[in-house]
Amino acid sequence: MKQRVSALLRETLGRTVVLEKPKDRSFGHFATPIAFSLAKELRESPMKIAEELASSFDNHEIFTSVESVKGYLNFRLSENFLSEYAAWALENQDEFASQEKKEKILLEFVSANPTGPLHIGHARGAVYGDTLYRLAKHLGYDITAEYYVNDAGNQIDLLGLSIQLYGRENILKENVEYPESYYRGEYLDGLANTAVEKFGKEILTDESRQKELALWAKDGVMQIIVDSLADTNIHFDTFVNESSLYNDWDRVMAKMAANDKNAIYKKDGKVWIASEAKGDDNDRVVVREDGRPTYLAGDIVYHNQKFERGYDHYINIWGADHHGYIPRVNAAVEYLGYDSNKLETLLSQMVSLLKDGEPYKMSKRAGNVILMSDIVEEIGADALRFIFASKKSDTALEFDLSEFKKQDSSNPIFYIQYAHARIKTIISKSDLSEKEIMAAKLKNLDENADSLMFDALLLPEIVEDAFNSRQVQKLPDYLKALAASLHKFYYDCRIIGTEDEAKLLKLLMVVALSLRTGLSLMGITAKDYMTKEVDSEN
RNA sequence: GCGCUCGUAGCUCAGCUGGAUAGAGCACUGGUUUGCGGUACCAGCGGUCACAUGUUCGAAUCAUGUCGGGCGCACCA
Repeated sequence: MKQRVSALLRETLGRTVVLEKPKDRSFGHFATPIAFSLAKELRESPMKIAEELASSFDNHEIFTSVESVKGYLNFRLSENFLSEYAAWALENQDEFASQEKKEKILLEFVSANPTGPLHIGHARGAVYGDTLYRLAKHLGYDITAEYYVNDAGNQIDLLGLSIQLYGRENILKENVEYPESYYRGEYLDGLANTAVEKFGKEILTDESRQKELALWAKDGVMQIIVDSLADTNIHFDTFVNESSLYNDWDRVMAKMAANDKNAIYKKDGKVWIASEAKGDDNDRVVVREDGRPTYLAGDIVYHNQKFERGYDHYINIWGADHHGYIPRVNAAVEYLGYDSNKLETLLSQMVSLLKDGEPYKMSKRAGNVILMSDIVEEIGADALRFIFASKKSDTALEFDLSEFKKQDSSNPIFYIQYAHARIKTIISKSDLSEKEIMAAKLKNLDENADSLMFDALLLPEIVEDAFNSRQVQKLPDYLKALAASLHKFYYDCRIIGTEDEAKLLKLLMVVALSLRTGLSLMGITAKDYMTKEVDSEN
């Protein structure tokens, strides 16, 4: 819709203009301040220019009026245009707001270490990534959701040690002295017990079998992670194991050296990458003195593999605490001979918690983490998804745990679901058949109805904008606003039993379509009726 | 110290490719249809958009600086 208008303006005015939505609908559907910027070039007053421009739109069918007000150019779309678009949307529900972009995108997100369950901080990146994924799919992109499994290195050894410690204390009832770093948490219980069943009790005490234990256990942990993601309606297409990459290391190193003989060098018995020359603060070690590769080495091989697989664009979603890591990986990508502009790294900021007004420190190793699965159990996946998707992902978010447990109207997801349910209910109450409703013409609508229809038809722009700007919160913001328009309309305007019943119901069907489509892009299923909330348990 | 990032209503957050009177939810106060789900609607209260300077016809938005918060500055992942 906006594209249509935008294209038309470009044609008529011979230049690209900024199109915006006026704050006040009485100004029209779209507006542009173009006359202000032209004023300087033409040495004319903005108002005069706007008036002249307005008159050049006299004969366009898609506008009923084009007016100049105080230098702004305000456009009002014709009822014909809007109603035809609405009718098309209802008949082609699956295509509504969708597009046919062909680009291939690789989206890597979550990628939490397989050493413990996902906590609330991971949930934010997970929701953000999955929402982007759904938006991209809907826009027609060929997008792959990938999880990078860090199943190598110290942390895996630590996992083995942690299970042994847990088992010795809780199964063998030994007194255990805990070292400084190890993992804790309920999930170890299941792992330790299963390990004993599978390998016998010796697995807990034999230090030489720590690694074996860990390599077995990480698959169990991954299963826990994948399950909790699935409970939140998040799915991955591919998983790549860090451990599978290292045998490719020599070839990748040679590849970098072939592109730039200074890329890789040896110093102090270690192997370095000359990342400083590509914008990093320092050069970085990639192979330690004892021959073990660093984490960066794994990421270099991984990114090489990504680029060799051949996508048009790569998106990584990382926790904000990794932001210093971006220049290194970009440097490596360039040494590998690829365009680092194709690699876009988005940061998902920290979630800081308050508990009863006091900061609540989570530490994976202290075992006092708030798990994603706990929150899903408390408030449901829909509410979790909505809350996280509603916040701009690149700003730190703070919330009180007790607030988070609330399950009332302060949670906007209920507000939107209720709007959808209201529409479904009223349609089922009506004596009119769906056929009769669909046959109605969306003509001669009053100001409120016209405005509601316009709002509902904005979804396509929102979807595209939310994805292109990577600002997924634009979608929930829009849905909240649309739900508010619906509730207001519902309150103001009687529908059943009026002579406009068919046409108004058809209008509501358009609104429901937008709500449903928008929610599904957030991984939430629209409800046809609301069950009464039972609040007594809190 | 250096880098990144944020600072908007009592609270949680939108708005930031510069444009019309700075928005929403929560909280608080008051009100609402013999009409379809009151899980709704309306009104009120509440702001020096951290501060300063600059660019501009126009700045919450851009630039520079100051102050304050978060994160990072590993041969850990």
